[in-house]
Amino acid sequence: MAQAIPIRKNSPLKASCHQCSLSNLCLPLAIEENELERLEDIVQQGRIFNRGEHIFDQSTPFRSCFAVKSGSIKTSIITEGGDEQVTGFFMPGELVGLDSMSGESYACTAKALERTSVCEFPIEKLEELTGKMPELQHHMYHLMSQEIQNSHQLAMLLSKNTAEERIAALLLSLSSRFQRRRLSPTNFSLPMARNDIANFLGLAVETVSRVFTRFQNQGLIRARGREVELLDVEALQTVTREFSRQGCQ
Amino acid sequence: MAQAIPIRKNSPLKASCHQCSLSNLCLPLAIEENELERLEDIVQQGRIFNRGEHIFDQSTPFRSCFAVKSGSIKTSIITEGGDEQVTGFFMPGELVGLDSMSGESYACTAKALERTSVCEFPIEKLEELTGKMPELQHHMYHLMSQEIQNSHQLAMLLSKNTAEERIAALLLSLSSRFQRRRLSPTNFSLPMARNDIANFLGLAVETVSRVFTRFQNQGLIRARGREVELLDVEALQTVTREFSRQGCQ
DNA sequence: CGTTGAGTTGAAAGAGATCAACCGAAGTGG
DNA sequence: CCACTTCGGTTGATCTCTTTCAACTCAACG
Repeated sequence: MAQAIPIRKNSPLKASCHQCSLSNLCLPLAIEENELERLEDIVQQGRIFNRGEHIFDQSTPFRSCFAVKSGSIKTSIITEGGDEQVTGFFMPGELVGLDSMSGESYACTAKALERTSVCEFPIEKLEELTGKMPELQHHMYHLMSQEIQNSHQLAMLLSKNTAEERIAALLLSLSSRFQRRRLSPTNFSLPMARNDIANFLGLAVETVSRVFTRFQNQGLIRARGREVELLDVEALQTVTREFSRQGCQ
Repeated sequence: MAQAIPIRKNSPLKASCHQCSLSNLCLPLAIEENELERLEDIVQQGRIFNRGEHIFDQSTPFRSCFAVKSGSIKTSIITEGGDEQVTGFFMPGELVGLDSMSGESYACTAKALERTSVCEFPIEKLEELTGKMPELQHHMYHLMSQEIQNSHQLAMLLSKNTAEERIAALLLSLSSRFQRRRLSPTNFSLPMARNDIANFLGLAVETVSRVFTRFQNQGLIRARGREVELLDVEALQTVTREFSRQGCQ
């Protein structure tokens, strides 16, 4: 695992949630301007991971949650059999590691899908802080609860929906998450490989590929490689009977 | 929704986590004997629901989490299309409603599968209390994190495993949860209908039925109706490649 | 005693997995 | 600089597990 960049107080590197463009999506969202410094005091900002590097590994000691600053992360569980199950994709402003707060070790592995920078929240300090700041505690409950809901939505998607519905749902989920960050909701680049999509959605890679081309032939999307353009969002919403990962914040 | 039984201080009905046989599974687990009273002060104990009654309903205002004292509960999401997705089964000692802490309304509906008694924890009071009691806060994080993990496990089960594996996994999960309560892990009565099992596991009822008889013919279980006896736990574990809902506490 | 609902069993149909081949881009190294 | 390899992605043909549709059993119950 990469080494943390040492942070000196008042250095240019000192954590600045104040100036972070994601402060309206991330933990700072929950707290007053004047209390922000207490959060800044515990966060280690600016750790960078290259594509493929692990932010943390399953079964290693659980120390911190991480907020994505830029780039993207995939989390996955590895079973004894060696099978991988992708449990989520995390974009800037989203918090990774909430599923690991029940034990002494990480419940999954987090891997950078591209060059990614994160803010690290050491768990003891975070717990201590949430104990003192009711709004922050409330926000943590909120985030964790949201994570449960997301996972339930995924379970529903996996158990009731066809391949087309699953993929449409994923595309729309990504779209809305790009939109939250004031990026184009119809024109973006998938951070993950077809393989990861397939694994996440419980499909074979071939099926994912087929559905992509089917959508393309129907004029719903245009895709070459990871570049995707949503041409008919309405139609995609129709394909997705009900699923919507309604904003992960 | 049923009405809460009014609680008077020092009445015989006053909440007594002290005497509750589930105190080693439930929230009291997290706190010292001498602090237990603070928890007892906020909990409303002894609400009873008959089979089929709703503990709470999706989209109604979120007020409380509930701990199961006796009986059992199923939670489910109803989609716009009217489809139901069972998201979980809850047994004595387990906490229901954690997925609703991210909004003002319940994210799912909780229904008693049999005559069920619950303890109610009003959310504002619970949050207030966890703010004062670090161990309790820690335990809440623990429980919510566990819930995320459970849901990930379910997602994995739904996306990678066959019907037989899913059902074996469910049987073993129930088994271990009975065992935690010092009940027989091999001889129990399913609280839920085949329909609920099928819905939960993303299968057709007929498939569930077929797998039950297949298991029976193979000598793995004996089942008549909801009465189940696990005859060969080892074999069931073999069937289940990896899944295990490793204790919901 | 007929009705109702849950559960079981059988036969046919379908969605997706699997197996296999192929393509193109990005290295790699002689 | 070009053959060679590798890897991610696409496409085709077959196969299989599960669903679906349908009929039937059984127990509870008014």
